[in-house]
Order: sequence, then structure tokens, then C-alpha cells
Amino acid sequence: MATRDNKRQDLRARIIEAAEARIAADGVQTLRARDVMSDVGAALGGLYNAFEDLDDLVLRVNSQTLARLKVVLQAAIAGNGDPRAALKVLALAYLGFAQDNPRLWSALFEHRYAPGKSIPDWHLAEQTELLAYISAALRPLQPSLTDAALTLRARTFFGAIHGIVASSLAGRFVGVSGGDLAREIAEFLDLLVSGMTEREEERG
Amino acid sequence: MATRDNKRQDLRARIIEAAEARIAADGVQTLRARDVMSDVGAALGGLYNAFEDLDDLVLRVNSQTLARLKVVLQAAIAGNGDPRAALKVLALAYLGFAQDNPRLWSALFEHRYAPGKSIPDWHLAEQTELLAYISAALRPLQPSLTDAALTLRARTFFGAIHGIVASSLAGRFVGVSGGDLAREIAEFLDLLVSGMTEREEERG
DNA sequence: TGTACATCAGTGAACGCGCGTTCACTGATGTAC
DNA sequence: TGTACATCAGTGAACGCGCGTTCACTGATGTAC
Repeated sequence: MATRDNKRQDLRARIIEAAEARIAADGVQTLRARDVMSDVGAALGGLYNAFEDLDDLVLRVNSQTLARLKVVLQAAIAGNGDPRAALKVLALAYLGFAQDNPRLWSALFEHRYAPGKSIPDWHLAEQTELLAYISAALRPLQPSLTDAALTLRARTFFGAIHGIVASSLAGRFVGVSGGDLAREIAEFLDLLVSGMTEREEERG
Repeated sequence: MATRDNKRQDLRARIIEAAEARIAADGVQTLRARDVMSDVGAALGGLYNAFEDLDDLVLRVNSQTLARLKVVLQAAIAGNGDPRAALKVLALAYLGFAQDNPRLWSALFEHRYAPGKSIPDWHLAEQTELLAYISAALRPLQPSLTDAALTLRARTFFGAIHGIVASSLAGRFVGVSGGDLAREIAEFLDLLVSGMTEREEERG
């Protein structure tokens, strides 16, 4: 019988679920072990049977958020055959995800792990995996780039789009609606893509 | 005699200076009232004669950092007559400032004010002022944009460049030197600018 | 210039609160025979 | 199937620590006359 182990896994899942709901509602900054365990209906100390510590729990929620984001990005590029549009589709899907899940999405970036503790490799790998989507969308547009340059360029693109989305969701874009923002990002990417094709034509 | 007031202003200045040094060395996250006042050689409670609270002190440091950034940006565009290069010059100056003052620069964005307390208008105005430099650099490149669209576009550009710089300084750009990054940003802007001129030519 | 009083910057010990984590205990689940 | 013992998840009160802020007190500076 794996009853004991089943219960353990079940509790873990319920704790993650409760933490996710808390973060989605109030943000990762104010997440408290007490609240999560009280939501779950279990004792405070039980958290430390199921997880190493609170950071570990947040990490699991973030991992789940990345997985959800991955699904959204995959769906976005799945039905799309035009390589010139792939980057834009990714960027707008990213914006949409951030708008739909602002606090979970923020938690990916704003959570501070305890000093000295670094993000585990498996979680960094999850992040890198998503960057590969950008590389793939970029490659047909900039075929002359080496693999290393392409990877760097993908990081640059991610930084840029993320920066635009983060600035807007941080409330710096006063009086700009979600639709305005999507148009602005689309336009921004058109500028980049037309710059890229011009470059490649000069080269070719 | 303004002796009393002189001393007050002097203490304020010394506290700001000490706080700035602490933030520059260790980051705003770990700034402690006790450390600052002990650096200054004054009693802990004295902080609350000179400032409203610790947030207020951080705000003053941030304000000073913005002023320094402003000087750097002004210097960068001052000797430059080519409007096509102005954006790039600004972006590279921004990167340089962030690289030279990583923790003071981070403090501008990562400091969390107490819940319910919002950033005062005069500080928001300081930020807006810097965005005007971007608008000015952008206008000759996109003359057909309305003022509102130009302002939005300036925010978009800032978000993008800031995002790239922030990602890189957060250590996500593994194995990328400062020089590589500057080249990458320069290239990124070339793409944008050539996209813009192409657009405006189509239009003209 | 001198005296008496008022003001307020400066002091630092103590307060207060939040909250992650621990730990001795219990009781349910698992194992051996 | 039943009994005795072992294990370990679950409990929640208590610990521990950090640290911003307060406050009663002092002494220097300022004001009135």
C-alpha cells in the first residue's frame, strides 16, 4: 500500500494549490506560511514535512506557472505557419499571459530567495526551455546569425518584451488600455522585424 | 542665526550620503536604519527627526540617483548632432549608468514602499522628465506620430531597453561581457531605427 | 551683555510586531511474526 | 487474522530573530526682556 505516500503527495498538491491561489490573489510578497496552511486545513508545522521551506514552496508554484506559460506559448505558435509573424505571436501571447495572471507572473521575477540560496538548476532549465521558443522564431528572420549570437539575441528580445510588459503592468503606462498595449507591442515588433529583413536583404 | 537649521540640513545630507553608500555596496534590500545612523555617528532615533521614515530616506537617495542619471543622459546627447544616433546614444548611456551603479540603479525599481503609501508626485515627475529625452530622440525618427503616440512609444522604448539591461544585470546573460552587451543593444537599436525609417519612407 | 525661559535636535533603550521555523508529543499507518 | 512494535506524518504552541519606530529624557541653541 502506498497510502502513506499518497496522502503525502495529496497534501503537497493541496498546499501548492493554496499557495498559488494566495499568490494569484495577493502577490508573492505577502505570502505567509500560516495563511497557506490554514487554507489547506492543516497545521502550520506540516508545511515542513511536505517542503523544505517556504522558498521551496514558492519555487514549486513558480515552476507550475512556467509550465502554464509554456502551454500558452505553444498554443500560440502551433497554428501559425508564417515565420515573420511568429515573434509577434509569442510576444502577444506573453502579454496576454501576464495580463491574465499578473501576480503569478510577477512572482516569477520578484520573489527573493533567501540570501546564499540560489535557484536550482532544474528551474533555470525550465526558463531556458522557454527562451528556445524565441530562438526558433528568430532563426528564419536572422539566418546569418551563429547559434551563440542567436541565443544572445533571443535573450535580448525576451528582455525587451518582458521590460515593456513589466513596465505597463507596474502601472507606469497611465491611461493605456490592454488593447492599446497589444497594438503598441505589435507595432514595436513590426519595426524590429522590418529592420531585420532589411538587414538580411542587404546581406543576401 | 540659522545654525540650528544648518545643522539639521547637514545631518540630513550626511544621512543620505551614508544611505547611498550602503545601498551602493549592499543593495537597498538589506538597508537598515541602525547601520546608516551608526555610519553617520548619530543615534538611531535621529533618523526620524531628519526624515519621515526609512522609505522617505530611500526616496531621497533614489531622487539623487535619478538626478545623476539625468546628468549622464544629458552629457550623452549633448555632443551628438545625428538624430538617427540619439536613441542609441541614450540607450548605451543608460546601460553604462546601470553597469557603473548597479545597486543604486536597481534601488530605483526594486524598493518596495510600505503598502498603502504611494510614490509622491514630485518623484514621479522626475521619472517623467527623463522619458522626455526619449521622446525627443524619437520624434525626428517618427515624425508622423501624434504627441500621445510618441509618449507611449517613448515608454515602450524605455521598457524595452530597461528590460534588456535589467535581464543582463540580473545575471541571466551568462557569459556575456559588458562590451558584448553594448554591441547587442546597439545592434538591437539599429534594427529598430532601420525599421522606423523604412516605415516613414513608405509613408512619405 | 546677562539672565530666565522656551524650543527642539539628539539620544538610545525599549517596544511591538511579524512571521519563518522548530520540536516534543500523538496517533494513524505500516511491518514482522 | 491478530498482536506487538516501529515509523513517521501531523500538530500547534513556543522560540527566535530582525528591525522599524517610539518616547521620555538631556542638553544645546534660540528668544524675550
